[in-house]
Amino acid sequence: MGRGNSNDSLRRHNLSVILELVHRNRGLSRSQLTRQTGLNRSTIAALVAELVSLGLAIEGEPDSASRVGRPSPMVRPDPSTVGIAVNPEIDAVTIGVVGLGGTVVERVRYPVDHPPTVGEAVDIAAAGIATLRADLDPRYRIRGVGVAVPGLVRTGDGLVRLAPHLGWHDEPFAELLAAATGMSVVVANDAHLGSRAESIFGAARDIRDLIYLNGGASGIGGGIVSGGQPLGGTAGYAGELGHTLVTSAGVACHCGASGCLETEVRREHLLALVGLANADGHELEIALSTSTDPAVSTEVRRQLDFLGVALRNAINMLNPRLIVLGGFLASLYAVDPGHLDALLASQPLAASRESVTVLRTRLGSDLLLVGAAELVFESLIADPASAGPPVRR
Amino acid sequence: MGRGNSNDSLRRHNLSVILELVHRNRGLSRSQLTRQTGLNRSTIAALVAELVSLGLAIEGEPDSASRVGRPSPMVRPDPSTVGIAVNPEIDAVTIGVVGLGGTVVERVRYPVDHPPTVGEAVDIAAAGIATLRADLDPRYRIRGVGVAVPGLVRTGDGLVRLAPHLGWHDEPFAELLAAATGMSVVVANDAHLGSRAESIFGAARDIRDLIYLNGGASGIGGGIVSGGQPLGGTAGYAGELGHTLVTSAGVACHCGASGCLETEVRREHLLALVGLANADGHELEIALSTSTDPAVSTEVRRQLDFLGVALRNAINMLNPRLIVLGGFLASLYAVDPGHLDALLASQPLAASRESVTVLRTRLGSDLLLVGAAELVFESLIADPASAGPPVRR
DNA sequence: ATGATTTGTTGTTGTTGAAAACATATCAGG
DNA sequence: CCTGATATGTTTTCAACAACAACAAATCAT
Repeated sequence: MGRGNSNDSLRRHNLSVILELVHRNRGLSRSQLTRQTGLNRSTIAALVAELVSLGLAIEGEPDSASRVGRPSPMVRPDPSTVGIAVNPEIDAVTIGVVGLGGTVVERVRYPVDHPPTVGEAVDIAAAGIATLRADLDPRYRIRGVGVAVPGLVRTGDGLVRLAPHLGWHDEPFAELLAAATGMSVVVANDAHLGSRAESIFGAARDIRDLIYLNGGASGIGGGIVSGGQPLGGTAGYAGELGHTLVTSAGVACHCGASGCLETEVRREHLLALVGLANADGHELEIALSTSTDPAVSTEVRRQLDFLGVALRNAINMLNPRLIVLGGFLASLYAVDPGHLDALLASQPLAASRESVTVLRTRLGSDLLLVGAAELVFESLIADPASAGPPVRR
Repeated sequence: MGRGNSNDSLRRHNLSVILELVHRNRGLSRSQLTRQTGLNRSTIAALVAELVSLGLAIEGEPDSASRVGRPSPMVRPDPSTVGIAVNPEIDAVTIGVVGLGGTVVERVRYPVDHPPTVGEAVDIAAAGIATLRADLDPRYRIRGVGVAVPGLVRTGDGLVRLAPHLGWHDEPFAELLAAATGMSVVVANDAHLGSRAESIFGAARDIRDLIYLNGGASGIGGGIVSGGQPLGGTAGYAGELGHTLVTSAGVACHCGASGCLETEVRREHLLALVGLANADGHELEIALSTSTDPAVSTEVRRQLDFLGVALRNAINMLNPRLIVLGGFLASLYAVDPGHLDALLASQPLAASRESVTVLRTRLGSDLLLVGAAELVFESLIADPASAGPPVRR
């Protein structure tokens, strides 16, 4: 907002607030809505009716928990309203159908034997979406496509500035996929979307200031939520904590600097030490925690030390309430939580560190699909009334 | 906001938007207000009339710049609406009277021969404020007191958690000064307020994402504005860029870590090299830029290198549009701008660095008073109608 | 069964900003 | 200096929205 408001946009704002509450809580009773919004019962009734007629909400049976007074019907996200989530990665393109409220309805993974080029990724995504639309119950209404890309994405137009591990440079992914599917496409950085998903549905629910840090096969990505708002920066590139200096005696990084968090804290090093060539996150974590090799624990602590430095900087800079760790960073932490806790209890400024908690992600493998779909729902929530007409099928 | 809105709070919001525009621009014509808010002419007329009756705005002669059509009267901040700004420092307590629109009306500096204790600072401030109120034209209406403290301040209650160079620990400054003056008192970190002042009236006007970094006699403080909003974090401690790791081979810092920006980039080192014991910022800058001693330029570059590392981290994390440097950091930059520019053109991620500009502060010695007064005006702007009754005298 | 309590429903009302019509003040051009 | 064009202030009217009040409905407690 920020600008002046006509009388009519007041209703749109109120509609938006209600839809957001319903979305984030996956359903609230009408009486809860009156309490949380401060709006009048009759107003809530009218607004909910409008959401229902827009196909965005449904009213159902009152909550079974019996309380005094007339039971209040539950208002839930309309399950037929869905977004399509796409996540191109090094080894596969994953496509999902996600309902309002963040429930993953469908999920298909298309493996590839080499990192896909942009053209290949768009083709796979477009074909996968076409298949999904053909197979999907026609009652589902698709409201758009959200894409999580492991790289820097310009917010305005969805241009992928750099996806180092896919080898993409300045690729207009949003434009290409929109042309191929005929649907509106929004693209963002994967870690950024991970942080949003965790902040809405995961470990960071109701937390307004958090730092999310994910360790993937190829590097470390981050996302920041500050004051309840995702922090994007001027162009949307914010959150790159992987390129924080953690040691002056570090390895050169592809970014041009050296001693970055990403060059020192690496999944590969851990895999090599426990003698696994190609393990998933769970296997790696088991191997790390059951290993008796002192070299393993030394390396774990070495990497945690560097992670601690990066987090120290970030905590001093952002004063978050919560740190959410994903991928192998969560495993690192799980193997020796005390080590990182001790670092964070001593290194950052005393005032800032006392309110910080560290958790691991809670959304598991749905994380990026939920986050990508959020891109679709975001515009829906911002203006429920005049969001473009739903695509049937 | 964030919650539902009654019909009446719509008007309050519109009032707030208009007052903020008038404040930030120090006056706009009514026709400009209609364009910038999108509100109807008749609505603007009514809202401006209400602001005038609240003593927050005045209507004056149309802008002399002659254009076709009926001239539109200028709406300016009511000069009689003022806030009191207080800034306790190591060597003085400064008190100012600042008008809406950020104009410094009065300014008194009370030097002290030792860093003041909290009690002393409160006493000096209260006495100074009493004197000001006695001498001030009774038409001025004081709307509250804002304080800029060189330390970590908890936003909720104005508790000064730590002001290392004043030697304060967990001091309830806001509470004490409120009791001593009978006025509402809001306290915040000085660099945080510097960033807000520069972002509203200074070098960063109309910039929505910026990092402000100030080098003072005692250390380095920072403030962040992201998405147009000041970034405070959970408790308000955000922005401490002075404790970013810039070298693994660094000196121990009072914060518990070592190799912090603040331990490596020091005003004292520069003063010692140019042979000045106690120089103000201007003298230091002259000395640095006229010195022919190679040791001076070596040290300048060494410090700029470290500053570059901290800014690299911050740019990767926050993707700002602008870096604003104040204090001796501005001097460092002015002496050898090319050195820092080159670092910032190579170290951060390519996408993030291409949109960054570096500037020095523009508000000079009024910076902190304007920023502190902003704390007072903030609540006034948030709800112009029901902001507490003005204190006369 | 009866009262207390909470909430949905319906019809009415006050407030708000928009819209339209008119008045006013400038500029441009002869 | 007069006239038309243009932009804006002013006034009146109007539609929309949320609040409110009164009533109905559905549960719990006793």
